[in-house]
Amino acid sequence: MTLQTHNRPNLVAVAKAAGVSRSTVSRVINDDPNVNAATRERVWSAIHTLDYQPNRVARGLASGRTQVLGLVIPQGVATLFSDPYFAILIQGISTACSRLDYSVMLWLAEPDHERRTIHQVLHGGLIDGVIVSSMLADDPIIAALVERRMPCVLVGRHPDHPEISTVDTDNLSGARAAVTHLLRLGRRRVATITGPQNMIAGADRCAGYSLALRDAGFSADPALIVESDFTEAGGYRAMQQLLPHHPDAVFAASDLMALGALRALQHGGLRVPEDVAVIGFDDIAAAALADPPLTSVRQSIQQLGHSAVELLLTQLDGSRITGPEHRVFPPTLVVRRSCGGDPA
Amino acid sequence: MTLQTHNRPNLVAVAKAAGVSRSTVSRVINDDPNVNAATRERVWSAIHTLDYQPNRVARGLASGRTQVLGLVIPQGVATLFSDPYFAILIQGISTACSRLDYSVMLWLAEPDHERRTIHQVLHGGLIDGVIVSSMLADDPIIAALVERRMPCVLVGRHPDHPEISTVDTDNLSGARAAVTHLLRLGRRRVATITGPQNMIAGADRCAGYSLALRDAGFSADPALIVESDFTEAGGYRAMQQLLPHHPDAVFAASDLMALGALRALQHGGLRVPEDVAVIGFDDIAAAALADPPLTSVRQSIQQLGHSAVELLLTQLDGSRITGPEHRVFPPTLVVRRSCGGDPA
DNA sequence: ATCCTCGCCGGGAGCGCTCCCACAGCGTGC
DNA sequence: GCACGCTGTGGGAGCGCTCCCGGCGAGGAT
Repeated sequence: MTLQTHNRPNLVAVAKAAGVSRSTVSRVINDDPNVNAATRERVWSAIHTLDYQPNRVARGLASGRTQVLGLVIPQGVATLFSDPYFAILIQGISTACSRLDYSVMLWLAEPDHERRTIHQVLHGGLIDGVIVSSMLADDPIIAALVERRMPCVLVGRHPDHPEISTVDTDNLSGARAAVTHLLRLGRRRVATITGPQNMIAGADRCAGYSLALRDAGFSADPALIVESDFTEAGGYRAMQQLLPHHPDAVFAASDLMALGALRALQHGGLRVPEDVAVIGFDDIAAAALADPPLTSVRQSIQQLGHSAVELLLTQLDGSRITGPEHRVFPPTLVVRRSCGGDPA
Repeated sequence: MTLQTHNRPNLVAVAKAAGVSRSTVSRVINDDPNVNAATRERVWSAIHTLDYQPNRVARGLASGRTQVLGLVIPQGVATLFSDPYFAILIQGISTACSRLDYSVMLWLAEPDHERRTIHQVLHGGLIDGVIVSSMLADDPIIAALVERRMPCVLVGRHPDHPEISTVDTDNLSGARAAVTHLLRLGRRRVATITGPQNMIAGADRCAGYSLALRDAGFSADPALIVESDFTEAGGYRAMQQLLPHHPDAVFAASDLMALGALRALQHGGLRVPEDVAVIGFDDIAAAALADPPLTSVRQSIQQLGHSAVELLLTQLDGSRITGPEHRVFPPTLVVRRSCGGDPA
């Protein structure tokens, strides 16, 4: 029946060994102050000699919380898995969780399974809350979560749902700073390779590009804006599309796309940064290693993950009812050779 | 108390609605054949109108299995997260699980938390079994799992533990094929950049290199073997170390290292493949996009993940007691420009 | 008619905890 | 003296399921 447990000790066993009731053992485990110091000592030693480990499933059933968080990465986004973004995010969330004695359950929501998945996530009672890393503007999963009152936090802001807590990088400012930097260096035909415009981050970074141009008194040339898909191959294609319009600088909304653009420029016989300056976004490890090293807008994905966990847990705390919180982290421009100028 | 559930219906509610006992509802949910077709129908309709979803925690407590698998990626390896390997593995395992109605719980075992983590994994009762993606030869977690009789499957073979089921790529053959290919093309000073030799895969790929040389009647020159760490930067450094010894070919034990080697070669003013041929391992997406496109040994990481889940579930099945199984998948050499010759 | 089987169903017990209430014992204040 | 608190402890009830046992009626074998 029970598959793995070969008669693991339970609360009662510990209680018997320590000569107390199971309530007292439970109190000790849960750090209830109302336990005599000597008793507490006895219980702990019984716990250790028996190598007792509380059963988290039973605890979950009795208390209504499982100390497990869900991490949902919706379909479509999961296909972008070549992007280190998700790996780092998962890492950040996972380490934050284990530090706080929570576990993380992963759902890569597939197209066909998505509906069933949502149901399980919501009603299975397996998880206390959920972190959703969707950047799709119209993602149905978010509405479903709200409706079911499942505590959740979004990674990446979402304009339609101000009532949900979010953590996000200030994509707009980051993009704006990058483009402004290019303009200051004297570039006049600054192009951009955007992410999908149905992703919030994609749209925000594009908006930052436009704002920077407006700030400097330029108007955007539609021919210099190409939408792509956050992948290297997509960046390559987009750059090829841009070449006939002779940009002297390109801001790519992700490093992967910037690397693709570099490749296209090299194939086209153009020098970076002499002929075309390039700036990416994310500052992934590969950016510094590119040839030439890629200037990029750095965001701390780890920090995003940590914050998301933190926000979710305060929400679960329940002792204080807090409204939604929206944490926005400013990215920083990391200047390297690819944008020209003088990388002091 | 219960945080999220706003009076979700339970078994009893469904039973009442359908005019049967909770046992019957349970039987219906668990596809027990001993239920009258008409009754079954009534129960299902009650389930749907009430939007009932079985509580997986309660089910787990009562039945002793939670339908949750653990995925453990030990520390040290987690720092290699820039390698797409783990992202793809996670994806493969996750999709296989959700197809089979299992969930996956992620543990990135950190150094300091590792001991506690092991305990939780083993005794928490939260998971039915665990997939361990450790390639460290001396990983203590494996011994711990065996000792506790936790059902588990390793991704990557482990010489010391034949009693545990494993899935693995035939690293030795893959490496051997790559190096043999280089030798057939007339290269005579074939170097290798190995992975850490305390990782099984690293050692196996190195052994494959040596075997290929021996097959062809050459003896390995120690100066042409440099140990590295599976990263791009590591590959770069290793290649710089190799340059003074004038290799005319390099087999790198991972694509990331091969890309690093490419970069070092370019910086050193050497042409690929004219001066030095290069072959990598894994065939990650970036391999095909490299300049020149990288010949690589392709392994299907997705397939590894799927198989791991499959093996673990048959182990959990319990209806038939099966011995350990070791599935080895042959990799294939994907020939591109970086190794020279004629990529037909 | 009796026995046994078999499909179908209900209810008790229990999984291992948490939570609440009860209660003993002691001290404090009037 | 009694009322009241406060600390420390025990036990009942219950979380929402699964599993097992037992029972009921229908049908075939004897």
